[in-house]
Amino acid sequence: MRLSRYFLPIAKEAPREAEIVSHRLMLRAGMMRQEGAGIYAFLPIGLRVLKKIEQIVREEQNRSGAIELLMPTLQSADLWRESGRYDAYGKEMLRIKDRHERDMLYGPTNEEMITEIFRAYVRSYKDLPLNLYHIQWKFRDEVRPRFGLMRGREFLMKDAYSFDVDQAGAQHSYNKMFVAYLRTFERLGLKSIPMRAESGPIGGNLSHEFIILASTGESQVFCHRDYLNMVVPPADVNFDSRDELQSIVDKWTSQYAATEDMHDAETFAKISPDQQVSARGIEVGHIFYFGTKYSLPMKAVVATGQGGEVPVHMGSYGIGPSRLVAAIIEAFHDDAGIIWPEAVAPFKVAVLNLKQGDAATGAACEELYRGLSAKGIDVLYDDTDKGAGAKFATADLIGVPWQVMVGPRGLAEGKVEVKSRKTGEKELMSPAAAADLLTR
RNA sequence: CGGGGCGUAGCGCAGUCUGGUAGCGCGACUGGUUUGGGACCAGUAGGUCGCAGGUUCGAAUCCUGCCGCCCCGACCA
Repeated sequence: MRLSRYFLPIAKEAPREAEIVSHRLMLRAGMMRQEGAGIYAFLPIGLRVLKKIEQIVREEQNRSGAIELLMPTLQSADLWRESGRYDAYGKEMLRIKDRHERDMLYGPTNEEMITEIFRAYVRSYKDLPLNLYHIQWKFRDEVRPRFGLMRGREFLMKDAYSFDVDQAGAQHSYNKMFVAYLRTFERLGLKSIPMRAESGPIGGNLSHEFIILASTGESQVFCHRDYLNMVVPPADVNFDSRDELQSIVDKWTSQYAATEDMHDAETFAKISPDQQVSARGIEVGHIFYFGTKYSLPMKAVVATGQGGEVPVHMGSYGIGPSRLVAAIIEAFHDDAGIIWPEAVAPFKVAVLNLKQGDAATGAACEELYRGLSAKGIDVLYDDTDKGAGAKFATADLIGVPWQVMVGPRGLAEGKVEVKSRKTGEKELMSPAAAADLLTR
């Protein structure tokens, strides 16, 4: 992408209303724009990051055996009356009437609808286990939206729903998501820690929150230091093996880990002090097993094979990709701006033309830009007529992992300078070597 | 919903107390000089001062009502 022809409205100063660092940086880097309290438009580079996160989430869901579909944002109130949640959900649910005065709502979650879809087609235990998910916008009319994307009212959520014939099966489904989540956050460059959680209004009795540590996190968390060094399951983990998954989950739940809501100071105190971690954390995922809470009232039943039918055991599993955009920034930034993990960076490489208008410099930039682009690398070519300093500042602000600085001074010796945003290290090398390095 | 704060140019702010021609910086635009860490000079454009009503010869400024946004708390991916 040529910056001169792109849409990247960066700013030196952030709007006053933005206080936390991710919110400020997202606004300054031209990733998004506020359109109302807790409601944001994604601008081009914000959307790029969101899509990359979404894709990693999708790949790991698929790997675990979950199947993607897409449900609508608008739902009928009748479904929610069946489960009893239409009245129970309260003011957080945005209620709408259509032109025929029918009660509708903008979905805050999709247990009812997925259960309705499930029961319409699935009749037999032979079709289980089944895990269906979608990645769709949700609306929760929070009393107090805040912190930009961290707690918006409209947000993107990956929500998966598992269906099993019995509790043992449901536990396995739960474990699949548990492992998929560990892998997902790892791929996003984050170290996540599963913590026992209350199951809240969704209901149920087995639940974990996945927390990442960040000094600006919303809640206080406590855990054993071991979690910082645990190795995440590899891509070839056998999701069909109950024993294998159970042992992974057992390992990841063996040590103390709790958010302040569930914190037990006495138990925590028994951990040797040098192994105690007390930090701030951000919730980036939440998984629940809730049994027959919805299948019972909504009559989602399957034949057992022994001549009867039973309500299915369900679980639901959420990740907020839009929140993750902010959470990743909270975890990775410095005074100059964002430091994206490569997996989610809007561009992998920025080519900076340090002397716009100089024929040789321009030609060298063009060659690099075209060469890298042809190899499928996301390149942002800063061909604007701003000064070199402004180009550095822009590249740093938007957090591109690699900056290639091309100017007459280096070219005189046949070299360009490659800088890592993460380490700040710079290295002089030939354009060909740079292209090589960045294509790896 | 309780408590606090803020709405003046795209962004950051001053001006409001004490009513009298709406300003500054950044950004944008034009021309020129520049170009290795947010360049310089000269010039230009850009405003229903959140909205409505009131007081007044005169309101960004005083009064009343409303709207929007942010922060702290209870709730949450």
